[in-house]
Amino acid sequence: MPTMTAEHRRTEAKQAYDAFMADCPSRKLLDRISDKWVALALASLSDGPQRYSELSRRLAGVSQKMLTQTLRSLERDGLISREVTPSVPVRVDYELTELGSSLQQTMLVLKCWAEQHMDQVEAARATYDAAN
Amino acid sequence: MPTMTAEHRRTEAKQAYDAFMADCPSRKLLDRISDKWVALALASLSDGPQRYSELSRRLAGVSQKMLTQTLRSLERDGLISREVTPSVPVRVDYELTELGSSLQQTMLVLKCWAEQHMDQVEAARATYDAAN
DNA sequence: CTGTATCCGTATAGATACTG
DNA sequence: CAGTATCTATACGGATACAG
Repeated sequence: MPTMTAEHRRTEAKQAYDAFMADCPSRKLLDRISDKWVALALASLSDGPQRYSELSRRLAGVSQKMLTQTLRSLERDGLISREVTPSVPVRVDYELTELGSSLQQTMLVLKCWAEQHMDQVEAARATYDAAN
Repeated sequence: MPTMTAEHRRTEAKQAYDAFMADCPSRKLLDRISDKWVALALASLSDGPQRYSELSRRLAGVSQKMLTQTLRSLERDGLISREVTPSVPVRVDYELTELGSSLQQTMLVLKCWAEQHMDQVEAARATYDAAN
């Protein structure tokens, strides 16, 4: 006899977390991943493993502080892996984990949405600003 | 003869905007939509038109200021429409536009990702924190 | 090269009070 | 009901300097 019925499993899988709730952990997670630098870092890493300096170049305008902070956060959450090669000078490579890959796909869509709908948004803004 | 060749159209559609660039408008747009309250507001409105008070209840913990600010921003960007019914008391309904609908789908995936992978992320954090 | 540490101005978010 | 206005705290992000 199973320790958990099919109904139990369904219930757990269906509503274990709800980001609409203020104190649900997934609310904080949503806040974390809803981030410009997270979106761009994951988008960049979707092209394969990259070094710190490569990321720094591709994410134009990112400060060392924000890049490191973002990468640490992603590493801690298990979305990317960090591999240090103790050469001189040291070399560090970042790579998407399987978990990170699953998020990256959505984030890439988000980045592309912004790029593809920029015109429509700007038109909407012009209309709104003209009326108000 | 068309004023624009197929190749021209492809090129324009492909790289008119690039969020990796620091001063590209789409970078700012990405920053705007990468927001907890935007994700939750769009997710809520995916169930159909809703009043201000309904949104306020569903997005548990949101302050009046943040809710109004978020809704204004979404309205200005053409993602939602705002309809005022001048009754007493006044009634205001918000609804996704077609443009908003296209973004909502992605944002809903983001919210669901957070809810569905919370366990894996927490496990990763525990592992990371234990090692560091 | 890949960070860490610190300072500092600004933007942001929350709380509160008030209004049509 | 659906906001606006104001105040305040603090978190965020950028710049700079330094280190392994």
